[in-house]
Amino acid sequence: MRASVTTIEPNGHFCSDCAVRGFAVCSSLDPAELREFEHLGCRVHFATGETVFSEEDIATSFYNLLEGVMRLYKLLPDGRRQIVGFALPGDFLGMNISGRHNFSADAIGAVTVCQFAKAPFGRFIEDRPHLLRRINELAIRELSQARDHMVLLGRRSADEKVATFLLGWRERLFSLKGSSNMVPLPMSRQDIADYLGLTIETVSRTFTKLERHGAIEIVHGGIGLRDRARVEALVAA
Amino acid sequence: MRASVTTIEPNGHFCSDCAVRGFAVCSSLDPAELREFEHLGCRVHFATGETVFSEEDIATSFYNLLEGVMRLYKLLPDGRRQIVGFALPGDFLGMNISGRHNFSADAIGAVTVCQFAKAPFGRFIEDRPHLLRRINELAIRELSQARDHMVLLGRRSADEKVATFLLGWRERLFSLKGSSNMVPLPMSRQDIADYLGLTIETVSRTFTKLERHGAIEIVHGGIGLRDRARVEALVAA
DNA sequence: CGCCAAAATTGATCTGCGTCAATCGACTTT
DNA sequence: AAAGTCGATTGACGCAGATCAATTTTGGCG
Repeated sequence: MRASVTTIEPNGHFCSDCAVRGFAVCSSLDPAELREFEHLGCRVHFATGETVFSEEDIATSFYNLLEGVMRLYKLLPDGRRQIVGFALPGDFLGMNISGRHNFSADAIGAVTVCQFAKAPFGRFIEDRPHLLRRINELAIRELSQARDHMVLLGRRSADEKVATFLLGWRERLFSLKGSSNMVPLPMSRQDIADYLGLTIETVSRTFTKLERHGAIEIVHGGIGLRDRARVEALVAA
Repeated sequence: MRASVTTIEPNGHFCSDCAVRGFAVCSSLDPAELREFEHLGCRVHFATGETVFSEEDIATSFYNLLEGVMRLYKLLPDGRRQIVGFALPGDFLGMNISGRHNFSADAIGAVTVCQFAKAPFGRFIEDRPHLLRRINELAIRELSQARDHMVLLGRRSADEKVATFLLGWRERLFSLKGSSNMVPLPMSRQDIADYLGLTIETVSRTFTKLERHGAIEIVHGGIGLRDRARVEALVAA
């Protein structure tokens, strides 16, 4: 195992050359504001599998994901898990109204976040409505995604779920790394199952089936799209 | 059939004695603002089953539900329907980022909304960050509910779904009309099924089963809770 | 390289819920 | 009150996906 545990970088970074500068919350800030903003956040690293925050924890911070992928999930008392989303660089986490997080967040692979203490961040927003508007925009976009996912969970078959997930994930990665027929899947089969409301066995079998039909190719760490039309047909259905 | 179709009231109402004044978006406005706000909205009535707006429609208005219940839903191309929520008085509808609604909304029973044209409403918000903050708060609350619902759809059994729905719906009505062991269900069994990701038959059978076990009593237009502990046990499970 | 643990795949079987179909009951209309 | 309509309930049966149980593959490490 790598020796790395959660580490907090001793400062010394600049928002202006941040990788997510263009599309994260902070995209709404002008250069002057950015310089002030810089002092509010602090880069924190998390190793594979570490939990960034847990459901029901008092929410003391907001997080701007800079690098890596996170799984966002809720647990039922008996251990059943529903993954409510995967976070990618640029995603903003920690909004809530109850003062507590309403889901947990783990690192899938190594992760870097820009962490903001709640109070100073709140004060910074106070007189910057454009930042608030940006946050609102992100919340509304997430809400729309959440509703799409409800349709998937409630009304789609296993085949459709897996196909929809593959193309949706590809689409999200597209805006970050550009398009490709290779869809990297950093999360485990169990994660995919818990995202789609299926079991790990069904996910595995569905991938195998799609591969047998020539629609995809299962490669290490991801999926190759061989016949996108066929996968898209499942999504449209 | 009642002769009523969509009717637009010829003005003449006051925000100050609006039924949802205390808890809707407008709760963040002071009396002076309210008087200005009054001119932006316009009461519109919808009869049972009428569609207030449709998914993919250009969103030209926001809506503040004043009276009645609405179903909010998405359709798959082949007609499968997922109800993503029910709206009650005080709920604010129409937020979006794409410029289009991302779900459809029908009246369940007679409905009155306070309708705001997008542009003037947007201008009104512009220099009133507290209103924006209120809208953000509502969006975040909805997001949290959406995530809870994902858990239900993806990971719960039919019994748990129905029990969770009953108590959740009761809880929502509680803040409007106070608590009672009678839970009115203005929506059809089909609506409930489409909300829970089940079929109408399974919903019906589950109600019957709960009634046989003495947990509930099926009455016309609703459900009576006879053994709440038993229903709560299903939710906790 | 070989050993071990964890993840993924595959197979066999089971079951919860869907599907199909009939009946019932509550309203509306005449 | 009879007839027709629509929603809800009930029953019989089937199947998609869960469960249980082995393997197989992969990755880390001495």
